[in-house]
Formats: sequence, C-alpha cells, structure tokens
Amino acid sequence: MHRLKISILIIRTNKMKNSKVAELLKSTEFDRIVNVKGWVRTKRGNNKVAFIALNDGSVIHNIQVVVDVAAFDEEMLKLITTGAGISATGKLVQSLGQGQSVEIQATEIEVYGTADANTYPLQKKGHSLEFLREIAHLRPRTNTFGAVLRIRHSLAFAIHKYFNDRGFYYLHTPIVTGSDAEGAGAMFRVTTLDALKPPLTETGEVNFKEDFFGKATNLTVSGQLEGELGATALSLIYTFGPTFRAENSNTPRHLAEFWMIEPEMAFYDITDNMDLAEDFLKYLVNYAIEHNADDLEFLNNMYDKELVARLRSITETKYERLDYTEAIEILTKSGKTFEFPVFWGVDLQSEHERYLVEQHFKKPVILTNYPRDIKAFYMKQNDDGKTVRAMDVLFPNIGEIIGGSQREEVYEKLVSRMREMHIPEKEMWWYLETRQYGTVPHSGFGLGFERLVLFVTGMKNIRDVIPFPRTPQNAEF
RNA sequence: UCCUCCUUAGCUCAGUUGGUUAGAGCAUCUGACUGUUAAUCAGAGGGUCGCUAGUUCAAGUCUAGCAGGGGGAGCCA
Repeated sequence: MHRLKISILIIRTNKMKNSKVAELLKSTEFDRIVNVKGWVRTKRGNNKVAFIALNDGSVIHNIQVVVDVAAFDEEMLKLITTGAGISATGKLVQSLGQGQSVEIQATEIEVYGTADANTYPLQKKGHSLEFLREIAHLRPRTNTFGAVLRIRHSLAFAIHKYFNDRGFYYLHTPIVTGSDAEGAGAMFRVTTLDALKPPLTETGEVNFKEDFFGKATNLTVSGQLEGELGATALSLIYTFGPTFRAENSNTPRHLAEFWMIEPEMAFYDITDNMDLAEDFLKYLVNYAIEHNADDLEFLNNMYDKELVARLRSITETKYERLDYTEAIEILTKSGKTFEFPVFWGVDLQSEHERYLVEQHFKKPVILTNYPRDIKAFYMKQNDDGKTVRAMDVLFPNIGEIIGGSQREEVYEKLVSRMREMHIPEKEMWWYLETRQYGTVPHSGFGLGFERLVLFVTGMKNIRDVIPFPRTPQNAEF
C-alpha cells in the first residue's frame, strides 16, 4: 500500500500540466510550481546564476528561466545551448531583474534534445531572410517566422470566421481537374503514365485514355468555375485551398503553389461584389491588428516602421472606386512618363497601378469596367459592347490583391464570347448548364492568400510568408 | 523567360590602383565574474575567398563559362 502511494505521487509530478509561455507571461498567480517546455533562444549568466530565454512558439516573447548553477549538474547545464529542446519546472515569480515581469526559478530541468552549437545554423543574431530561406526547416524557430506563421494562422482562421458568420458555405472544389479551359495560366500535369514510354495513340500522341483518370488531368489553377456551381445552389459559397501555376515566374510576388480564397455569390451584382471585397479585406486586416498585436509590433520594429500605421489606414479609409476608362485618363494626364505607354485598351502594368494607388489616390483603389479583350470569357458584358464588369482591388506595396467580376449569366452571350476566345464549349458543357437551367446574376472574386499575408506582415518576399515555398527550380523540404 | 547585381570563417560583413602571413563582430572553446537582458572582460581555435578554365612574374581582386541567391520586368493571385 505504501509503495503504491509513492508511485502515484511520482506519476502526478511527472504529469504536471505543461503551461504555454504565452499563458505564463500573462499570469499574476505567483509562487506556484509550473512546468514549461520549449526551445532555448539564449543562455547567459555567470558561475552562480544562469538565465535561459525559452520560447515555445505560443507567443513571440520568451520566458526567463533562472538557474541556480550550484544546484544543478554542470554537465547537464552545458547541454543547454541555443536551439536545445528542454523542459523546465520551477516556481513562477515576479522577476527580480529588469526587462521582464515574470520568471521561473528552476527546480528541475530536463534536456530533451541538444543542439550542437558548432553546427546548429540559428544564432542569437544576424540572419538574413535569404539565408533563412535555405534552412526553411528551421526558420519557424526564429522570431520573424514565428510572428509570420502566427499571423498567417490568424488570417486563415479569420477568413473562415468572416464567411461563416455571414452565411457562406465552405465548398471544396477539386485539386485535380480534367478541364484545361480555366485559362488562368500554365498547369502541372497529373499522371501515372510512364514518363519514359507512355502509351501512344495510332497517330503517335500520348494516349491519356490509358491514364489514371482516362483523360489528361492537371492540378487546379482556380476553383472558380466549380465555385459557380456551388453558388447557383447554396447562394453564398467560398473556397479556400491550394492552387498551382506552372508559370516560370521568378518574382517576390509569385509562387508555383499558393493558397487562394474564392467567394462566389448568387444574386450579387458588381457593386455588391465590390462592397463585399472591401469589407472582407478591412475585416481581415483588423482581425490581425486585434489578435496579433505583439507579432505586428515586432515586425513593425524590425522590418517596416510604417507597417501598423499602414494597416490601420487600410481599415479606416474608403477605397477609391473608378472605371478603367477614368484610370486611363488620370494616367495620361499625369504628365509622368511610364515605361509602358498608356492608352485605352492596354492592360495596366505594375507601374501604372502603383501610380494610382501610391501617388494619385494614396489609398486602395478598385478598378472596374475593363476592356473585354483583356479579361476572361466568363465576365459579364456591358451594354457598350466594349467593356466587362471586372473589378481589381489594388493595394499599396503589393498591387493587385483581388481580381473578380460579375459573371455573364446569359447563355447566348456567354457562348458567343467562348467561341470568339476559342474556349472549347464541349468540354465546358457542365458550366454552360448553369446558364441553361435557372441562371441568375452572380459575382465572385479571388484573393491570393499569401499576398494578403505579405501585406499584413510587411514582408517583402512572398517566399517568406509560406512555410515551404515552391518556386521554379525549388521544391526543397 | 528577359535585364541587372551578389557569392570571402558556422552567421553578418570589410578587404585600397592585382603585390608578402586574407581581417572584424557575433557564434564556438578556455578562463574571470553573485541577477543577466544580443550580459561583460581576457585569451584561443576556426578560410580550397561558390566551382572550372584563362590572363599575369603575381588573382579574393581582371576575363569567360557553370552553379546558387537577390532585385527589377513579364505572366498573374
């Protein structure tokens, strides 16, 4: 009986509740024994007392673990270097030193895993974002990437919350698609055929009838067309999933694999669409300001002194809405010489968009009614015969953050546009049937998730706002 | 894909008109120090100067090719 009691006690001690750093730093319940587990950021001190800055990713701040050197095994303490994974138990007290409000006076420390200081690449200071990109498996352990990843999570959660609270349904559109008519860029082929000797047809072409799906398939470049199928049944839907583009784009704003949010709304016209886009963006930015204040403050101090002010202004200002035609007038009258000449009918270049947003209006701009020849086949045609009800939301620093439109719901108009643009009607029979049976006005848009995260974090390169970026010639990790 | 820049210690970077033994801070190791805040102080170890070829008496430095990376552009989200 006696023994049993002792063993139960031991088990209870070992299973003491682990507290997250975030929760301990906020606590005012002092003089209790707590346990915290995490990774060592730095250790400093002298031969009497050592201070361990411990981080577990729950918050950007570290908790200070105070170690009475005499009370611990010297060899064990030597194992505690930057990067080591440890568990520390001790009394939570108000800090005796400056710089932090609480600290833990350690009574017990367990080292789970060491990090050899001679080879561990992360140090206390001085890492470039370029270097960190090459060690993407370890960079989540840095302050910067901790902050970015927590903000990324918040925004993803806020997207679901925003739509759920407003009666939208999350629709899972396919990742593998047999339709190559989406027209949004080069696609990645999905196949189980032998790359060296694929089965051939009588005319010598690859015979995709023998492929897994019995036809040529690719990774999706957009969930929009399937999204429209959902919206013409559930009224309000959104998609939020990975998207793949095989473009050879090497820029700080492009990824081959990225995440996209695509709401699609029945009975919405282009104005409803713009209202939703503006309200949505303001909500998301505001959500981050409210829920990620510590992380934003860190990024503001380290990378971009105007970050928080810029985020605030985006939530407070009314976005400028104007026609493409008016934008062209502003640009031609601006007196500025652009690298790419401006005239009615051209697609706006980055330099033009940047001028409108950053210099002329100094706030986000929503452009509408673009020339139909530079926009997709499914956009609602205006009565002038020249323009379509497209809308692009342009943001400072990153340019186009949202692209959308009211959709063409009139069967005849849609078909004639498809013929003009050589979109294969036969393959798109299912899309066309939404216009044959109970067609209604509807609208939607696409938001590039990483571009949103880029804007909110103030990072400069899109490869730094996704854990494991996929870009041309790079699919490491 | 086009234009342009970069590559020197584990990391961040200096390195003059080509010239003897390539430097600093941080990190590491040793020592000192009773509460540190990127701790501090003293000392030590650490380099095929991205790779290959060339020019030259002599190349980290000049030239070419290749590799990796950055920035700008296009395509777009």
